[in-house]
Amino acid sequence: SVTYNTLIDGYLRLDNVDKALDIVSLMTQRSVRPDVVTCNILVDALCNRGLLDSAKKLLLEGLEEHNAGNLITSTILIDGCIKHGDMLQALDHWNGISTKGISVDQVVYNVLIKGFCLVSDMKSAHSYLCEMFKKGILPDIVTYNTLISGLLRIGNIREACHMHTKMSLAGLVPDHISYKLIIRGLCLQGDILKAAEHLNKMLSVGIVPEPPVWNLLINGYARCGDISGAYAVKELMLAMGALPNIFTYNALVHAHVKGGELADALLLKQEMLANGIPPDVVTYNMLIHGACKSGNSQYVQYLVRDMLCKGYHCDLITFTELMRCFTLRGKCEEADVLFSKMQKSGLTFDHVPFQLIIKSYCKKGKLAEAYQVYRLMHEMGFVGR
RNA sequence: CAAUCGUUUCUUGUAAACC
Repeated sequence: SVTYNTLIDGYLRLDNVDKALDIVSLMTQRSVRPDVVTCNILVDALCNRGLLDSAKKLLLEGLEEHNAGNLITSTILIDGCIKHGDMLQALDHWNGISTKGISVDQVVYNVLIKGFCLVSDMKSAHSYLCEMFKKGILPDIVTYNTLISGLLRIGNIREACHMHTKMSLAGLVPDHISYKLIIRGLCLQGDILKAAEHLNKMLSVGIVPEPPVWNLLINGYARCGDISGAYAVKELMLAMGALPNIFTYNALVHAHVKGGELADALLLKQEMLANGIPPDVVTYNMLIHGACKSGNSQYVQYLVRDMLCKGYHCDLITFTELMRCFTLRGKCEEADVLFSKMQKSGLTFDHVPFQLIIKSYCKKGKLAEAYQVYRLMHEMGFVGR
């Protein structure tokens, strides 16, 4: 049955459901009894496809055939509930296990802790961690990474860094995920110095960063307007054999737009074309931002035309940027025209355009118009103050 | 005796306001 299970799991991972089911029937034809593992594989596949109810049904049938589930079955179900956004039901299953006195492992705990993290209940997450220790179940890297991710999600970088060191103290070696999480948190926070420290630590223990990590760091420097810092990371990245992609280039463009000259950003645009990585909407949005910042509205127009020529479409941010160009120069009416255009375009909306228009009307003393937009914002379901 | 099943990464980028 091990062979059959391996095949079934393999096909399901490739999303080849028919083939997988073929193997199941082949199994029964040759009177090989599907076992718990078979059951787990199927239940997991159903949960991953959002078919929680079918999974439970399958389990009930399985139980009738004396296939009692094991801890892994329960873990899969609990995780399925969590993915479904139903933490209460997940806890129901968990209580079922605990009351039966089944011995548990760190993986179920990891799943539960993840569940609490996803609903930002870090207090419960932490008390489950304590419970692990009490039961003599040692947390592993996944436990710590889950907690770090949860803490970062609620913006608690301090505690996340704490966890990171705590993990080392517990004798666990932070892996590439631990580093990626912490570097991401620090970069988004604007603490590029600490992020760079972690990069060095990561390199010193021989972990090779994935391209996204390099790009995170370059963007970290870009946010601070530190162009040379950004380029230093890019050079290091190249030296370590990673190739720049569109994200890398955009991060560098970001750095120039934020802390340097538009001209340099435009040079980069040429370099992108030469290297076969054409600028995308995000690149154009940033360039538009730069042109607008330097007061070059002619060039803003040119960029928009250039972008449309290349077959790209304006997205929400393009429109917002263009509106911002108008409002910065006090042209409320033009901004408002663009605003209506945007509404007709069927793009998904955001609160930012409303804020721009309202602020711009207010500055001009046109309170009636501002109020009208404010009301519209409410009608469309954007809560404002 | 061993081998098959479960958990961590919004995988990386651009705009607003507050200040």
